[in-house]
Amino acid sequence: MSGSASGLRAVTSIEACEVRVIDPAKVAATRDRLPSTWETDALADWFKVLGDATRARILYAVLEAGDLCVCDLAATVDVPESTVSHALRWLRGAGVVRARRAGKMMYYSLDDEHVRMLLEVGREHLRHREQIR
Amino acid sequence: MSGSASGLRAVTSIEACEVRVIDPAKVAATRDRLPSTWETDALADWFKVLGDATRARILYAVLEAGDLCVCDLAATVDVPESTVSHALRWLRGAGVVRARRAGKMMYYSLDDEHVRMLLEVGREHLRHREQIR
DNA sequence: AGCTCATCTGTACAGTCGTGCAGATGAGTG
DNA sequence: CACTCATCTGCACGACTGTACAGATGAGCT
Repeated sequence: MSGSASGLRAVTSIEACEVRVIDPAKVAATRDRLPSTWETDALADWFKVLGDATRARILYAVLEAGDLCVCDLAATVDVPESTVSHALRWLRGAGVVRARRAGKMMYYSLDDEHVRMLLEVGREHLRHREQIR
Repeated sequence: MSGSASGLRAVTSIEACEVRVIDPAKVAATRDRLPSTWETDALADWFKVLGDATRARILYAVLEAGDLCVCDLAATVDVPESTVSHALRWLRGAGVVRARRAGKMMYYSLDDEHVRMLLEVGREHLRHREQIR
């Protein structure tokens, strides 16, 4: 499926910017199947949610506990409550956690099944890495 | 499984730092099941790989094409080759892509099945989000 | 050897991100 | 109403990150 890999170089026909290309057909085919720019931007922002140790710990905590208020969350992940609150704002904005009010307390839980998958794949990845060493 | 949710507050027995806790039993249980600090750090770093639009585009490109040299990659994701090269160093360091030399060119391909899963879950997530709107 | 070309790297700059403090909000309770 | 307490937020600082330019590296070719 890779097509002609001859030594000739070309220039992208689309777009004004001149970029050298080895296999124009493959590039064109891949560009077609590639998510759009705004889609990859959205995906990167979504993945970024997990790309911080504090947020990751918080997510694993709510994954395990199911339900946790802010101060218990702070005690669990061992971080000041203010930091937890900031992180939760991020997570809420990204639609990853759901907040439930109970009296004075706010209980947070996971609200994204795909993120749950990501967390589990991550854990599996870690186990896999440890086995190799 | 959540146990007593009475209004009393306590202080973490472990660690010197004083943190208010509502449900000490739940906190202790969750802490036990939580990945260690260095594990969550490693996981966050791993997820961070996907948390950048350029890297995400590169990964989706090699996922689709299977195999791509740097200049074709640059043309596919539409960024300067230097930027691609920098991003690839990241990805190589994280063990996410594999480099294969072919003459003057370097061909990059995905080298982490779990990352492949993440990319696919991401795509599915996007479709799911679009359905809702 | 010298030349070309694909890729890599050092450096510097701009922008973003995470964090903690101090104060604001808002729900319960008397 | 006033008071307490859990949580949220504005602000500012320090650290990190992505990017582009220019130059270095190294493989192939004559």
